[in-house]
Amino acid sequence: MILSKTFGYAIRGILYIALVQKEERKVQIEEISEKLSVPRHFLGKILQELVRNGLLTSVKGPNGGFSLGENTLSKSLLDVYRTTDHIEQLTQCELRFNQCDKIHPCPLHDKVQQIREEFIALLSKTTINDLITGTKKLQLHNIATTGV
Amino acid sequence: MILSKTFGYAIRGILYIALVQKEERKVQIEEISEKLSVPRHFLGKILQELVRNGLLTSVKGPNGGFSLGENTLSKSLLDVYRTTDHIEQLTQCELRFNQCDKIHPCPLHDKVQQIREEFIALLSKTTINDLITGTKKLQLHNIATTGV
DNA sequence: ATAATAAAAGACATCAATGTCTTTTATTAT
DNA sequence: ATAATAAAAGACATTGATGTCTTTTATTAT
Repeated sequence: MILSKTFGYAIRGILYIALVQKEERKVQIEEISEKLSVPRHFLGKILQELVRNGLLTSVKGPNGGFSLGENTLSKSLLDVYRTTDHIEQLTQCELRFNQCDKIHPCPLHDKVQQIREEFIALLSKTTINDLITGTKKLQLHNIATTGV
Repeated sequence: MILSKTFGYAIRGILYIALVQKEERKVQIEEISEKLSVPRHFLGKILQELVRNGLLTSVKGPNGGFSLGENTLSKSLLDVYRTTDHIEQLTQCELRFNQCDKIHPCPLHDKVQQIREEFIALLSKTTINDLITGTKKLQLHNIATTGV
């Protein structure tokens, strides 16, 4: 797997909020973590980061919780990746050669680079909304955790 | 990065042995780890595993060390991957959805699957020898570690 | 103002990948 | 046979990702 567990939690958290947020209600971390079987406090920190990065909104206190707006739906998976992972990791030499770039490529560089660019392009052009309105309608039960 | 540090060490270890083994001499772990700046005992364990999996030969005692034959040169990167990593990880759902396969795909499944297959094909069809006899001649100094 | 509620924050725990150190085993040269 | 050498093996350490628990802060309803 290329993407971290943290990233997976972030995406599923966002999707959960988006899916249940038909009415303008806020969703609490307790509910999200239970429904998705994601560790509550760990998820809490991930959502905090998403709030800091403007992907979610949160309100403390009674009737508080997390919510998201239209702008979040148009964010890309790469935007999420930037808050959960280290973006440089997407572009480092797979063989970890000392020097590996276009001028001094490792023997795998060109081939890997092409695949890498496809993957980054996928993350970059796929939005949260794309995940929701994909070919098959996304259901709540689909976004439960796999435990891996 | 998709590939583990362990995998990178394994590849560079194999390449080092292949490159200096013009004459039939055996190469010692001490020399390999120093020249590649790879932790000695950690590399030792990795090479041990490669020996167990038939990718290298080792001899204990004076004048002992590691060596490899023609058969190793024709092994694929996927063969190396199998000794250093968990092969299932190459095919697990990137979003870690509960259920994600051809019948019940996560919203990213098809696109990811395609890229995944390209990557596995690359590992599968690239041999050790391909790395050595690539477009640019592989030099010893190229395979030092990057420290990442 | 006070109490209740929910996120934020911080300290600590666990686990897998990575790394180090010491002891054991096999081989070779004398 | 003995000593020297080098890999193998095993125990332990470190680190980053992941996970848990407790305390703090902000908000709301009363």
